Order: sequence, then structure tokens, then C-alpha cells
Amino acid sequence: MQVGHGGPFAAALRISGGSTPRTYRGGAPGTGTLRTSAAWEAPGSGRAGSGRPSAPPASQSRAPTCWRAVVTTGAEQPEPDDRSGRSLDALMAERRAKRDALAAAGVDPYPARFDRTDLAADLRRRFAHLGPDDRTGVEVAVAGRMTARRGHGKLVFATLTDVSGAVQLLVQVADLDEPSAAVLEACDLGDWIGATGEVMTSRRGELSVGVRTLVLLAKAVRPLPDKWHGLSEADTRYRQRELDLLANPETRRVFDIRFATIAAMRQALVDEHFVEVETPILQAQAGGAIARPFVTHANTLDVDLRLRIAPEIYLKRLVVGGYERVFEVARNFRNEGLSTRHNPEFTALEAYQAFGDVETGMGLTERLVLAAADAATGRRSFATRGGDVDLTPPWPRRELLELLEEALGRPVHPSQPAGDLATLCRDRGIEVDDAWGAGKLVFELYDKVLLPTLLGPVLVCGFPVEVSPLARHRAGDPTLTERFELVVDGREYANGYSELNIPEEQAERFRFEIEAAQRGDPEAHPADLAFVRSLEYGLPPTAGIGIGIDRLVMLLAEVDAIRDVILFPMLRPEASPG
RNA sequence: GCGCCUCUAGCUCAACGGCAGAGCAACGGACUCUUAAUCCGCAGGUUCCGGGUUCGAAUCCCGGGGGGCGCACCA
Repeated sequence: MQVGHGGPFAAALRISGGSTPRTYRGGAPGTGTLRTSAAWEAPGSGRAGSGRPSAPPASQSRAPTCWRAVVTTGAEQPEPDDRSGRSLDALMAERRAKRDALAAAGVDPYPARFDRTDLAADLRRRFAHLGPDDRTGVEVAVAGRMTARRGHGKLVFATLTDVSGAVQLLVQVADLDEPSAAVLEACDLGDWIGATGEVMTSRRGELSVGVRTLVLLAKAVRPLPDKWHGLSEADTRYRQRELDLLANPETRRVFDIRFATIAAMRQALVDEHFVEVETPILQAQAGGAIARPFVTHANTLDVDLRLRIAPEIYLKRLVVGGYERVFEVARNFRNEGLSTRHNPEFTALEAYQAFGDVETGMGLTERLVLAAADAATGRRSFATRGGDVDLTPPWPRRELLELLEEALGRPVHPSQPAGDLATLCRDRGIEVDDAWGAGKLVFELYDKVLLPTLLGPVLVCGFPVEVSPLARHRAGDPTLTERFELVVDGREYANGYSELNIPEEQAERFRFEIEAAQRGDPEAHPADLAFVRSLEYGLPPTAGIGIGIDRLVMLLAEVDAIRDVILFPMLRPEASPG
């Protein structure tokens, strides 16, 4: 995998809020203003008379005035109540007590910054040549979470994990100054720590920082998942993704691929002189796709608004405005099913290129997906449920109607009587609606019969005009459009077409949709008169594409669930976090 | 929405009608070259919630809740 970290971080990456002054509600920082003991007491600290020490503190979200104030008021804090059936409380109380003991000894347990000099991965690269029991004389400062600890009496090994990877700390207790020794004593697995010392190797040859000073940067007062088994329960992994990320390297790998994918596609588009734009998410009318929208309300205007289901309409209006190449990495919202492959909010990349057509769009799609695969994984072959998929270009381009004929054993065409096609659908076990026209029926045959059998990658071209209200019709066949879909493993990954830019024809298409809606078709595209007006100013011939980012990442990361590629997937709200 | 599965210590998992257990983490101790460190000791439980059956329920039944997987809708 080539999702390297470290390079961009090379030198003086600093953690901490740095120059941003912290303003705590309720008092100036550092003044020592005493809040009452209610300020920030530990749950389970046995508040007198409360009887239910595990109740979450009502004021938890309020930051303390200052650390020392809390320590002094909380002198009685660490006693872990009666210990009956309160083991999490006890574990947390122990960790808080260690933190407080440090504070009492004059060590700030929440220092404002730490100046790191090197990342673990950089050290590994730089000192890869060292043999066992070597010394370098090079002093470094490293920081991260302590993820393992192996004590040997006066000698302690610890594993420090930062954004780039892990490096070992080798601590000879005798070499530490007093504050550092106190930190070593007080720190637990999961704590953020910083260490300074000499780069060296152990007798076994493990690259280490021979620690001279050790500081606590932030205490993990809540115990972390098992260092070996990690976190497995899906519910917890999705609800507390941060925990999943810090406990499960595989999760990190998947999201590295996701963000490298998006970055690579952005870069490829910028290299081709596309401009990244932002269009409204709150819209009076959600268009550009067929889907049920979420509805919300704007108080000031006293109007209901919809969350966008696709950015398409606005992006084309920008092309009218003279942005000849635009794209948006768009979060779309569809008030529909939740499944292994569907999250109500998902990410799509849409790009529009003036003076191009459907061929232009297919080429662009191919380049973008390739750029993503190369940058995020360095591979072009991926395992899917249907088998291994090889993304090496050029991808086959096939006519939808030809493929359908092969699959069905007889030719079909949207000019045929709808009744015949409906019968064909029913023969194949497809439920049909009497209101559907021939084009929709052909599309259903494609969607239900053909699509699942295509491993791909394949660019399927020529979709019925009836299911493509925004696409240009094909010259010589007004029942079809210049539209393609990219199919991989029986699923649609991308969709694009020569944009319909004839205002009267677009208006006519919308009228057809209105009629469909009046017939009770819930899938009709809403008519967008502002868009027609925009086309009347002139949309140049334009290629448009949309790529489903979540699905693409699923392919590249070889995972089966969309929830595994969305950091915080939609879940039922948690009843009472804690 | 329907069907199937699942929920036990902070984490990972046993126990499947008969005393709720282990590993990791924690806690006390030993240890100057480990890397899932090791060793000795100790502690930790509303078995998701509510009801029922039973001499006895984590276990069986009913209801509820969270989650997962299929199906349906969809990208």
C-alpha cells in the first residue's frame, strides 16, 4: 500500500493548540479561580449524598477554569466509591488519580504544546541502517500514544504510536529526572506522551529513543480496547469511530485509502484545469437525480427546503456562467434505505467539461478512477464478490441494447410496444408498473437482468431517454441518449452523458416528468424552470460525469460495507452516551 | 418494512437449564534488552431491558431496545 505518511510531515510538525489562546468559560486561564467542586468531578467519585455516583456529571461539557483549581477542589476525588459493580468507574478513577497525583507533584498533566522533531516513520527511514546495540548521538523529540509497555524493573520498554507509525521508547529509570520518573509511573496505555532522547537501538536491534525526558500530554482517563484484539463490535466501531481508528489498524488503512482516493481525483481534475466549486446543499427543489429528499425549514424565509440529492443542476448553471470546467466533491442526501451499500448521506464527485461529449466523459472517468487506484493502493486488480476486477485501461465500451440482446436472446428497443416489454419483464420475474413506458422497461431489464452479471469494468452506453431526463438524445435515435454507466462487479460506479443543452427540449422533458408525476409516479424528476431559463442563455456542448466515491473506495479497499468507508455512518441516535 | 442472527468484566471471548470463567488491560510484587515480554499474587459482573416457565435461567419462552446480515427501495 502506498498511502505513505510522514513525507508531508517531515520536520517541525507541532501538536497542541499552539498559538491559539484557550478561553475557558467561567474564568480567565491561569488565574487560579476556584470553581466549586461541581466544576468537573469524576463520575463515580462518590459525591456525598448523591447515592448514584455513576451518574454523568451535568457539567461535563464545561471546561474547568484551570487545572489546578480542579485538583485542589478535587482532593477527595480519586476514591472509587464502594466498588460494588462499578469496575469501569474504578478503572477510570485510578487513571484520574494518577493524573491528579502528577498535578499535585507540580507536573502539568495538560501542557499546552509539545515541540516534536520527528515522526516514527521518519526515524525508521533515517536510521534503517543501524545494527543492534547502536548509538547515534542524535537527540530527537517524539510524541504519540503509548500503545504498549513492557517493564523490566529498572528498564522499561514502551511503544509510542504516532500518525506515521510506531517507535520504541527505551527508558532506563535511573536516567530520568524527577518529573519524568513521575510521568513514567503515572502513565497508562493510551495516554498521549512526548519523549526526548537519543536515537539508538536495543540489543535486539529494535530502533528506540533512549528516553531522557518524558512528559504526559493528555491522559486517557477511559481505558482503551485490548491492544491485541482491538475493537470488534460493529456498533461501537461505528458510533465511536475514533476508538475504532486508534484500536484497529485495518480501519486506519481503509480510511487512508478513502482520503488518498479523493485527494488523487481532486489533483487529477485540477491538473486538467477543472475548478473546484461549491453549490447549495439547501435547495428549494432537489433535482439532478431521482430520490426522496430530506426536508428542512429555513426560519428566516419561512420556507421548507430540501437537502440536495445531486449537485448536477447547479454545476451546469456554472458552465453557463463561463466556468468551462467545474467539479464538486458533493455530499448528497437521500431519504431512502439504509443498507450495506446505502448510507443516507454519501459522497459523489461530479465534473462538467465544456465542449466535450459522452466520449469525453468516459475518458475522464477512466483517468480519474485510475489516478485514485494508483495513488491510494498502487494496484489495479481488486477482489470483489464476483471475482477479481482489473482496472487497467482501456475499459470495454458496450452498447446497452447489444448487451441486453445477448443476455435475453432477442433484441429489445425502447421503440417497441410497452406491453411486449412488460411481458418480457414479468417473464423474468420483474415487477412492472402499468404506467411505465418502453424506455423504463428496457432500463429495468438492464438493471435487473444484465447489470448483476457484469463483472467489468465496462462502460455501458446508450440509455433510454425516458430514464435520462437531463441527457442529450442520440443523433439518429430519439429514444436513446448519449449516456454511459461504469459497471464493476454488478454495480453502477459512475454515470455520465452529453448534457442536454437545448432549452426547449429540456422543458419538454420536464413536462413529461410532470405528467409522470401526475400519473402518480413518485420517481418523476421535478421540473426546474430556473434551470431551463439558464439553458436559454446557452450551455455549450458539455460532458458531465458523476462518480460514487463511497463505492469506489469500497472497491479499492476491498470492503463489503459502505459503513466501513464512511467515518461516521448514520445510526440510530445513542440513547445515553457514556 | 419483513426474515434470520447477535448483545456476558474496560476490551476479546468461554460457559448454552445446575457455584459466571479465561486472556489482555487494571491493582500489589519480582525482573536492565523486551517487542502480544515473562513470573507470582489480587481484584473486577444489573450476563442489553422488562415479564414468564422452572426447585433453579446468561442459557428456554414472550415483549421491548441496540447492532449485524439477507430481501425490498436505491447510488
